[in-house]
Amino acid sequence: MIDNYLLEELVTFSKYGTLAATAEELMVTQPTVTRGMQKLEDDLNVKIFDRQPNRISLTKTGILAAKEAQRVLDQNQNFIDTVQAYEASHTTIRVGSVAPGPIIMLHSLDDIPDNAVINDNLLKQDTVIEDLENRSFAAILTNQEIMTDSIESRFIGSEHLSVNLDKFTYLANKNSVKFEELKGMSFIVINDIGIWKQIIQDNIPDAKFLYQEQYEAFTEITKYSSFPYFSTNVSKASNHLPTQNDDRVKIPISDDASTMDFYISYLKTQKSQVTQLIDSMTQAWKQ
Amino acid sequence: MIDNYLLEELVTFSKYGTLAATAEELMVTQPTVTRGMQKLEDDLNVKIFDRQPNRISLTKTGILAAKEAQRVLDQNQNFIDTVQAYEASHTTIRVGSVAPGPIIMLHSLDDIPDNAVINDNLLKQDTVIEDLENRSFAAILTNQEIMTDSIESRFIGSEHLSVNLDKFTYLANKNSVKFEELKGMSFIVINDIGIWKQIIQDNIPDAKFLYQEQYEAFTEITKYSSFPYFSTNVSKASNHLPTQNDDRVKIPISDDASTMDFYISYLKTQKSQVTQLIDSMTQAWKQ
DNA sequence: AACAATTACGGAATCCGTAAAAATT
DNA sequence: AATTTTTACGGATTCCGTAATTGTT
Repeated sequence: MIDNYLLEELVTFSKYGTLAATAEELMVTQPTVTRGMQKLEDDLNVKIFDRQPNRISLTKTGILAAKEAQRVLDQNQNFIDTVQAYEASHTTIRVGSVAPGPIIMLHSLDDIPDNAVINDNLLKQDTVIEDLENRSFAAILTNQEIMTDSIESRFIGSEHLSVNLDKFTYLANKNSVKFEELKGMSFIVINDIGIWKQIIQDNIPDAKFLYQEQYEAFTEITKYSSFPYFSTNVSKASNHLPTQNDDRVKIPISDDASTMDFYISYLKTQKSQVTQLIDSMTQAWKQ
Repeated sequence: MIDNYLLEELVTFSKYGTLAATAEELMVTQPTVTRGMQKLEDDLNVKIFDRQPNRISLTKTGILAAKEAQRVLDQNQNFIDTVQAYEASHTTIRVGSVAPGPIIMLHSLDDIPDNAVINDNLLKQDTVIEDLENRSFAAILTNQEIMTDSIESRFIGSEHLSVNLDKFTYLANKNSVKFEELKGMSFIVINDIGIWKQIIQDNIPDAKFLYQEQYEAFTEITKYSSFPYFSTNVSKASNHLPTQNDDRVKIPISDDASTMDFYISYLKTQKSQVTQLIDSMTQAWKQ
């Protein structure tokens, strides 16, 4: 058996032509590569290099060897990929979120990895790290990057908050509004909106929020009243919100606080189990 | 990249079922295999074993991994074989001999490796080791095994000496003769018969040997005289000896000295270059 | 009690980097 | 002078074996 690091040096050499360039590419020193190629020849017991004092090149056999070495490395990499992919598709992973947006997005995906189990109850922000480390969840959708020794995050997409106003109110003609302009109004709000709850309460002065536990109550009231309600670019995809017979106009809110970036956070050691999920979500969010 | 020794341990484990048996098969200790499989899981970042205090077994993913690991090892071995075979078939190897028999045998082969160059001038016995070590010859056919640090030998076959006697002499009716019985006779002998020259001179008392430099002279004289001459099971295959119009009878010589074992000797480091030649010769000598 | 797996620890082998040398362009 | 390869030496990492531990059959 020939060690992989020797094959890697050979393949790299065949691409770059000198031991010096090979060493630089592999981020080792020249003597390391010199010794490696000497050892490779010794292990194979075949002369694969023509050597001159300051020039070295592959023999015909060496060229063949480099080509074959690439196949061995490919096979090894394929081994890793195959085993990890098999494991990933046969391990159910629990996915949680601190906000409803990403959850709605998840449910709307056509290609959710079939091993993903989505938890619809929103998680509290301050237990995220704990939930990941004790493996309660394999991945959690968060509104902050988490970068610790064991956890990392990847950006998924942004959610933008809008307010849906009766089309006869004066604000309904604007291209965007500020939280400040909504001062003192009363809003119909779905109770379980996670992170957003705090944001609207903190940013709209003197407002009243008529929280509804049930979606049905929410839709009924919006339909037969003119209370404004909130939606986002993501929630719009949901069928929970009224779309027909709605006399309201959707106006984006322009404050910074109305835009929220979402990340998927997971244990570094579990990365291979969640890559498929990451890919699906980043892809879907773009649309 | 996953190190090959880990893959080898995995494949062996999947065959033998316990770490203990795996360790024994691979001629290492149990802790080595334990650590190896821990490292493999760690490198792959996939759980491939179910562990109990006293028992360990492969998960479904582990079974797949073992199967795939075998392919990686096969590919690696194939790499070695391919490179060595290519080198062997593109490197001319010089083949020498200390006796004519094996040379005649070599020339009669239909499938001499086409990279073999046969030297028809016989070599002296006492320079064989030197000739191999300074690479003057890649392989030499010898009548003795050579086993040094750098050289090894493989048995090829035996050559048996016979004497061809005029059918009217009284010895011609025997099934075999001894050297002693040939005492005082005169023989026609090809001059360049290597090792055999010494043997007939040493073993036949008071004999006269009429050495002939040229094959033509030898065949002419045998044809038009009744001098006995020597042949062997190997030389018979040669067209240098008369076969038609020969009034002589071939009688085997029964002394031990009339049987000579031949070996092919080569540098251990060159083994892969001469294996094809070895196979061809041992195969051919059987017939 | 016997067996299988694991952990702890010390030694051995391997691999790597720094420094220096040799030879070419 | 600058570049490339190679050798020599010392240090660091990795890998292994012995001995001891844990837990099961």
